[in-house]
Amino acid sequence: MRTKESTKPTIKDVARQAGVSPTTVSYVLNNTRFVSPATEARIRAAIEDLSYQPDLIARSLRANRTLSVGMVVSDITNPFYADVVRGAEDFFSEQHYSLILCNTDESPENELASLQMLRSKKVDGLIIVATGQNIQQLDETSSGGLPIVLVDRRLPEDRLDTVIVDDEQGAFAVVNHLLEHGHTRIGMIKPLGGISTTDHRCQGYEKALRKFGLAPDPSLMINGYSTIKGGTAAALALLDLKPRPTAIFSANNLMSIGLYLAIKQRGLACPKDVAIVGFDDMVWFSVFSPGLTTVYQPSYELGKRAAQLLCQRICGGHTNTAPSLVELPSRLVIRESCGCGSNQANLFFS
Amino acid sequence: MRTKESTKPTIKDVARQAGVSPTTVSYVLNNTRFVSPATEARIRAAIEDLSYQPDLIARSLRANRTLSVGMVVSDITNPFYADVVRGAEDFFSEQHYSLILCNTDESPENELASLQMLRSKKVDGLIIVATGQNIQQLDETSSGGLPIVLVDRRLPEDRLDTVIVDDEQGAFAVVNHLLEHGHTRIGMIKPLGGISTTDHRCQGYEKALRKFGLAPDPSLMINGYSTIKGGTAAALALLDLKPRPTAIFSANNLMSIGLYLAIKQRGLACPKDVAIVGFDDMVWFSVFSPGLTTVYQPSYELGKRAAQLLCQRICGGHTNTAPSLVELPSRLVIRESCGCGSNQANLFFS
DNA sequence: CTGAAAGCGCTTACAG
DNA sequence: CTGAAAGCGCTTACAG
Repeated sequence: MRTKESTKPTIKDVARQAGVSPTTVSYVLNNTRFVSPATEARIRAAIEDLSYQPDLIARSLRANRTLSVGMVVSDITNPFYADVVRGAEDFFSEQHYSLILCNTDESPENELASLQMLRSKKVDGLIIVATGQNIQQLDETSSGGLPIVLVDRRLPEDRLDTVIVDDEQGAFAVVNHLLEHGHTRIGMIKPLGGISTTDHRCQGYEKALRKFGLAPDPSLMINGYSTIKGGTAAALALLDLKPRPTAIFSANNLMSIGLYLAIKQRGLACPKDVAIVGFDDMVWFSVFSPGLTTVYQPSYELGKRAAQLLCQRICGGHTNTAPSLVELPSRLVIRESCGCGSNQANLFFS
Repeated sequence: MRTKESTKPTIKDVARQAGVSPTTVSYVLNNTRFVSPATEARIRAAIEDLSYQPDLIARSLRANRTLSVGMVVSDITNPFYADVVRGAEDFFSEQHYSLILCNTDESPENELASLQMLRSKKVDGLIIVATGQNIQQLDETSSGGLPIVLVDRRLPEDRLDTVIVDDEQGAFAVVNHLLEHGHTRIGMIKPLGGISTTDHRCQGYEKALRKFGLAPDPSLMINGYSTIKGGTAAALALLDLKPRPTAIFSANNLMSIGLYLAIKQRGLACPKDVAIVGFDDMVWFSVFSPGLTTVYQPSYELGKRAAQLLCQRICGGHTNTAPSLVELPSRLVIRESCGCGSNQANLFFS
């Protein structure tokens, strides 16, 4: 039974209808000082009656917080980042924060533009998969009072809160597994651009090789775009080497798919002609033929933890605490692409 | 060389430093009336010098638009929706709009909460994959002046702008293809809850059957959650029928993955024991074994078109135009799971 | 060619 | 137990 249909009711309308001041309405809205039960009841009735919804923009301007956070990833289309975003979103929606999503496509310019936009929109905090090319701006933003949490990738000196996965350990485990199968000529395909995840996975790869007395061979480590196509291109380069590597480690989820396509394209058999392992797991990797042996990373958890950390910075007293570095454990997932159980690997489908 | 480090500069600070009024600063900021080159230069210098960034919250309150839009999907973790979101985001970021992302998990309560939040945050528009359970609220919101574009799913009577895919035609084509292989006992697994996509895909399935003189058999149509697990459960029910269907149509991308897992679990061979086809394509479906024959939908384009439509409603004169219904074409993608080329289907991997 | 002033819808010291 | 008033940082008629 609303009185004025034309325009959205404001706090004044509620106040008038309840016969009180906007001040008091505000206090019951925010539950921020005692109001007599009788007036509170009248106010709530008026709110209900007018279907009043507070204007969060006005509130933000006045209260200097927006209940919005920025979420900057390279590409939401990459299932890994979709999981990370979902983990963050689930946490924040519980806290009544909303998420502004930005994709950078790994472009520092896009990243900077997103950063500026988010600052202008006065988000209360920011979670970012950093390209690594705007470190100074990130630092300035953070010391300017906007909490930032890095997720998935570290930045030099760890001056910001960071949530990552134990990339080196994960890569070590999966390459070690390949080595235990007896491989000695193991190629690696990996994203270009010095991001921490790639660096650490390389270190894990090299560490595993050295454990087996092998020297890392630069000609066996091929860079490419971290896309399916990039993976195919890098993999083809590796597959066309003479002699061909007997195994390949793909350090990126989309590149792993490209690796499968490259093997198919060259008419090779996996794991017979070339064994492969990946990094990052996706449910459907088990449906691939052969199933991909890979490193599971807790992607959803990554986003959730980042969100928790950010929330502490925003709300909590963690204002002057030193930045935390949270490292989540990865886990080796053994399927058939490495050569395990390869005799029955393809019995299911004929 | 900024003068005050402590607090963010406002338009007043810029005005003072340039020796003009805030009014004039605002006009050059928005490029909205002529300002003499000399003063404009002084103002721009001041902006630069102070690294002034306008407060978009204040601007929103005053100008009554936020340059934000809401994007409500069931689950960003589903690659189909990730594509849709990306299509929308790409378009909007060009227009300097930002996207607030919400996941509903198909829950009407979550959807309603998102809707209210987005209204309170005064988004300029809204793209939504509707659950179908909040039709009235959506209508009211729209007639209350907030433009809404439905994507992926229609609502009865098409009272809102809608961008969809030709689900019926797509399903018809893929089931028709199965029928041409000679199958007469074709099961279907599909999401529960009367959403338009599922309804139309069922119609396409039934239409194809009837074209071949077959009567749709309700016991061959199994509902499930539109998840991988849901797909597995529904598929197992179908595979355990006696006699077993010789082919299965999965009407949902995640359920298709579940279908593969169910076939594997029962130790059956595809397409020999049971042929399968899906709806919605993902690049990695080609890496599955056998590759999934399915219906490609232009998911990215879906999001992009929805964004365009919304933008027209927001900015353009399309205020009182009748709602448009955009139907994008799907496309049959033939791989091996239907039985095509099955003799060489698994030569690649051994 | 430019400015003074009102006001967007809230919150929050201050006061009683 | 409640209110009057200032003010968050902008934009935009109105005026000259």
